[in-house]
Amino acid sequence: MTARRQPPEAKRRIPRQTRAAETVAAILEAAAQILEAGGLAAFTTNAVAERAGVSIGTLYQYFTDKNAVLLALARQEMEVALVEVGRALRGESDPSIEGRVRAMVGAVINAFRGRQRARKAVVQAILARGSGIELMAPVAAFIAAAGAEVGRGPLAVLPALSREQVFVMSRATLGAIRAAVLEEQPFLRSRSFEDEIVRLAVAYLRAITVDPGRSRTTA
Amino acid sequence: MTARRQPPEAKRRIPRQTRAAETVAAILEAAAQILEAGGLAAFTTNAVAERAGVSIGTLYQYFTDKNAVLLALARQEMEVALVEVGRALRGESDPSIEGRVRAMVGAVINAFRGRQRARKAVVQAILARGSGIELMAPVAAFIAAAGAEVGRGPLAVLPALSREQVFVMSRATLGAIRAAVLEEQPFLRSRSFEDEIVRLAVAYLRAITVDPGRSRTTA
Amino acid sequence: MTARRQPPEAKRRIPRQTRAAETVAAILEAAAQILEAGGLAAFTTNAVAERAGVSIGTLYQYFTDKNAVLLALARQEMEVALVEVGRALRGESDPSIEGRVRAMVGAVINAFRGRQRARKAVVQAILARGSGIELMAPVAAFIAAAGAEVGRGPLAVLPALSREQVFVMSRATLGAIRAAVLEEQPFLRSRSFEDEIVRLAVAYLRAITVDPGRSRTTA
Amino acid sequence: MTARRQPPEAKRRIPRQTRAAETVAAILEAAAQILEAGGLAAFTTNAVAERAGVSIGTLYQYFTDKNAVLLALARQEMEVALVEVGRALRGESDPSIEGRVRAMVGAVINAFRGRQRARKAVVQAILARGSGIELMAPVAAFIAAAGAEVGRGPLAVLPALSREQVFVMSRATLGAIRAAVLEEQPFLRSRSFEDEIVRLAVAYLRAITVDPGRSRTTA
DNA sequence: AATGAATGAGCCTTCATTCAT
DNA sequence: AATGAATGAAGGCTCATTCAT
Repeated sequence: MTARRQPPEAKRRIPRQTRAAETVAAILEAAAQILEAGGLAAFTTNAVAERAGVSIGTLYQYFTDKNAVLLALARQEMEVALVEVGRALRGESDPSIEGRVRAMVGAVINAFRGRQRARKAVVQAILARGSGIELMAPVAAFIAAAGAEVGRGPLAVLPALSREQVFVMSRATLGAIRAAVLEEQPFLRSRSFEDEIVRLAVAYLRAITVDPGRSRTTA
Repeated sequence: MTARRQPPEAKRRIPRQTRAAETVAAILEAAAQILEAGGLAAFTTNAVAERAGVSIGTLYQYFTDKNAVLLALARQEMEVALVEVGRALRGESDPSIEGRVRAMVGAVINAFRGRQRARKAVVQAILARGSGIELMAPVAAFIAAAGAEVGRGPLAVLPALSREQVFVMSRATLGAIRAAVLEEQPFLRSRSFEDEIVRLAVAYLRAITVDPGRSRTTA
Repeated sequence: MTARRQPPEAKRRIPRQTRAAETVAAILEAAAQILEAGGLAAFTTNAVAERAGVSIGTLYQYFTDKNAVLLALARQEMEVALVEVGRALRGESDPSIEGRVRAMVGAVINAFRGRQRARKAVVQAILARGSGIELMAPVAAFIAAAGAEVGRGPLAVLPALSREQVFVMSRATLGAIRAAVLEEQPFLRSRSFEDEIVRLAVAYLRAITVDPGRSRTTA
Repeated sequence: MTARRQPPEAKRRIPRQTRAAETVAAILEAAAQILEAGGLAAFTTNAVAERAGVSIGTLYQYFTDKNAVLLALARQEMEVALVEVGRALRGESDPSIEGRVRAMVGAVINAFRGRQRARKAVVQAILARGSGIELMAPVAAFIAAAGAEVGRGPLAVLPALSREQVFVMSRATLGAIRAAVLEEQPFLRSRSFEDEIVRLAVAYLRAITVDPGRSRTTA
């Protein structure tokens, strides 16, 4: 693996950014593949670099350390998912409350599409690293923003949610899905599972609507 | 050299004597302390043995490997928690549905009492190891058994829960609590947080009662 | 933790560059020196790496494990010896039967020239590992091939040897030499010892010539 | 592997009582079994003690160290073999030279009867430990004594053997047999293999008888 | 005499990371 | 920018041996 020949003048026009972006993409793709194939145990920087077809040195040119790769991968996948969730919240397909909730749940369940092993591994890693908080931050912000937005739209019937309520609502839902992923439950992608998740969310929202009071009793 | 032993069937010593029992206890206590103080990163067999005041060899006399220590610790704590949960389910303090749910939630929130860091570390470790399933098994069994029992008692109004419903119910609740632990949310032990968890659980149970919708169970 | 890698198929780096080749050579040289100086007991990967002036990590970059170093050393020395033995068999110096046998014996006795301790250690290690068979394979193949060749040349007076005869012939000779090495007999390099080995081999060959007695070969 | 105790208090407990003798026997038997079943790798003092049904402490009451157990086992088996060889040499069954040689070879081949794996392991261990010399001493002595005896009996036709000749004669023969054991050759117990060993020994003896001269040229 | 819990030196191996080329 | 050989701290684990009971 000698340094890439740089045809004297040829590739000059291609912005460095592009090549760099490709390299990063290759590394993340390799990371996902390795995670999918061998789980966290097989996820070593050397392995990722090799699979990506770059040298270990190059990998470190773009990522400060091993964990950064993981985080970047998680972020990338999350972004995709968040776009979907946003669309769902805005009721672009089914504007009813249940319709939106269902679309949202579906978006989350199908995140990391086709790579349950990798998803599991990333989840584990994020949790194990204790970086869950960092990663959750954008999600929380998103939810908050979305919540505000929702409050103005057709879902305005909902009272503003307290900090604890937003937390419970989101974490309970995600927690159930995450558990299904980690435990590799066969019904993960089944309709009945989705139904129950939706039922949970809707029931909780309704309960809050009926009696929002308690939520103000923040300790 | 040192060819690997052939059958890994070799069991570890089972403490029969007083001294041995004390040693095991010391090791688990040391493990909890180290986890509490330095998290998973500080959790090395050498560190645990040293803190426990025994030699590394002794540790391996009682635990097959590093992970076994973690599992033992998790199991020990879980047993305590399960006893509490059982008591709650049986409605020993407040027999109303909400009373039971609340007692149960409280038991879980207060598990590993006084050692949130250790608890977090154990949770992370169990998840990272993918042994979550194994450890969840007894919990699941417990919940199932409890569910059956509940169905015969004063809570008989509840229809039998489908596999997905039991799963969603337990994982959503535990998921929210777990997230609060991992994210070190300040409101973890607050009344308002407990209120919301309870609200979630009760709302879900009521929704199921209204429409069991089990037709899709085996979807 | 650190779960074991899944497939142990991972090969070690194959030295392609000059520096790498030098490193490997340095490691093998260090291995021989350590073996020569302290025997098998002193032969630890750490010691070898240190003596070779490389880090332990580098050693593992080229050898899967400790034993691989030993095997590589054995192979390297054997190759040299086999070349000599081949030359002897072809009667390049003295074409008479006795001349060839004598040259062959001499080649074996002088293998690992100047490093009897290292030779002893390698022999012990190979035996202890039970890898003797593997290493013997090429030797056996060599002997077989040589035997065939001999049968066509001026030694054609010899009848084809049975499996047992080839075995007894080679192992008895090597066994006596090996014993002298292991027991550190003072007469190992003496003329009289060589004489006796030759006498043994020639006497046996003559006896076979007189009475091939192969009827029992497949007994 | 501590330094050997000196005469004064002797080594370890010398079994004077029946129970002690039984214990020692049990330990040696356990050692043989473990060796037979799992080879050298499984041969740990703890394993031997457990199999023998005694505590590790008791084992050390009778043997200075691990190696002592191995040596004792080897000695025990050798004694049995030597008795047989002695009988053979005295021509108790077939007084002809070939008859005696054959009986002797048979005795060696059948040593450690029924436990080829254990035998192999012991051989490997003895070799690896470099204790071969110690163990060979009694054999050498035996051979010398036997040689002298033979010289006076009906085998008196044989000239006195030189040091090298005795060595080559014994080691070549034993070497071939040992190789067959270590390589687990299927023909180990076959008649044709025995035939060839005998042929080798007899041919060598005859050659010496014809021209003993060279043997005096000891370097 | 026996027991067996305890010891701990030291081994092998991994892998994230660096840096000279 | 890329390369990849080299690094070495760190860690898991074994097992011969001791000694208080």
